[in-house]
Amino acid sequence: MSGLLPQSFYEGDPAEVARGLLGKLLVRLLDRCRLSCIIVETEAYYGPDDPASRARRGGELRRIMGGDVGVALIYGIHRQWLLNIVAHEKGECGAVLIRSGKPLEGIEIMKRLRGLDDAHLLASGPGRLTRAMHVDKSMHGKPIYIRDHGLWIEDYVDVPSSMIARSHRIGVSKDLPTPLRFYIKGNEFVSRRVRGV
DNA sequence: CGCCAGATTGACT
DNA sequence: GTCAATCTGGCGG
Repeated sequence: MSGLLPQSFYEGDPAEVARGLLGKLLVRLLDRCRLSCIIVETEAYYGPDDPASRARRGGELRRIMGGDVGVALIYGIHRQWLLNIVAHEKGECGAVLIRSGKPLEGIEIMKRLRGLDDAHLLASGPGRLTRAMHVDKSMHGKPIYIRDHGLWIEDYVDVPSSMIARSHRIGVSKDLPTPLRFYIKGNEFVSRRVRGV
C-alpha cells in the first residue's frame, strides 16, 4: 500500500503543515470505491491569539485544536462542512483547512454527489470539497493517520517551493499580518474568490 | 434563551 | 452585485 501520512506529519507549525499538504492525496473510501483529490490549496489557523481561528471562542473546537494532531475537525458554517486537520507543535493549538483539491479518482461519483459535470467546480472551495468527497460531521474527531474511518491522506507528489504561492486567508475579516493561505501556483483547481488571485 | 458573527456557495433582483 | 440558507458557541452588541 502507498504512503499513508503518519501522525507525526501533523506535529509542527500549522503553516509548515499546510505547505506540506500541497500535492498530497486526500482519500475517501465510500462503499469500497476510492475517491481522491490532490490537495492544491490550504490555510493555517492558530490558537486563541489568531483572530480568525475558531479556537478563539474556546469550547469544543478549541479543545480539539489543542488536542491530538492528525485528527479531523469538521466545522459547520453557512450550510457547508469544512474539513480541517489538527496540526500544531507540542503544547500548542492549531489546524489546517483543506480548501481545494484536484479530483483524481472516483470523479463520476463526485460529479453525482455535487450534481455537476465541471471538474473545475467539484472540489475547488472548502465546502465544495467536502460535498464532493462526502465528508460530514460524522468524521469529526476521527484520526486520519489510519484508514479505519475511510478518510486519510497519502503521499503523492512533491511540490517544489518555487511552485508554492501564499496569500492572506480568504473570507476572514480579521487576519494575522502573515499570509497563511498556501496554494499551487497557477493551478486551475484553486478556488478564486479574490480578484487578482 | 435568543441573537449575532463567521474559515461559503449558488441562485437571483 | 446581492442575498439567503444554516451550524456553532459566546455573550447579552
